Amino acid sequence: MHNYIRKRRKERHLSQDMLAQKANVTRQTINAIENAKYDPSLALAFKLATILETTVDQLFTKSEDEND
Amino acid sequence: MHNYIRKRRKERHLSQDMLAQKANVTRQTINAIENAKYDPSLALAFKLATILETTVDQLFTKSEDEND
DNA sequence: TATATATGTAAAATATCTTTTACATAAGGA
DNA sequence: TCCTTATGTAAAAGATATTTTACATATATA
Repeated sequence: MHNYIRKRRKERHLSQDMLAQKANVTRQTINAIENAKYDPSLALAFKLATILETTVDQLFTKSEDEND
Repeated sequence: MHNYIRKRRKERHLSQDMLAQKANVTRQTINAIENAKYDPSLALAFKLATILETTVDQLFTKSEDEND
């Protein structure tokens, strides 16, 4: 999965820490997701989409090398 | 999270097992998700949405008692 | 009755996500 | 220079998702 979290976060002038607080997770979690260390849980994906005023389908896309 | 997987699966006349095979997971995983034992991973949510010809945002909704 | 298909469930093992604590670097302003 | 803010990263522990194996029930049909 690829995501546009960093892009949308910056458009809203939020730091990773501010976004983390709004989403009720740690800054490390946001950092890991932005840097594609792992994907968020579905619940967190929805929470981030809400905070960033978009949809899960727009915020995430299957990346090129996704084997099905 | 609440989801419409069972509803959409039945509309397409798929058994839990058939859906599981298409999604490359076990039947127990589909069963557990339909019965709200746990949420799927984000990647699986996207896979299921694709198979069921819908979007993640339409297939899942935050349930009433979701505390934020 | 016997067989097949669909579904529910459970325990143990493994994989993945998230937190906590901690340290490091870069950039900006006082 | 010193302090603050933002970001990257890492290891260990805890929480959650998924698989594997197995058994149970219900329904339909030969």
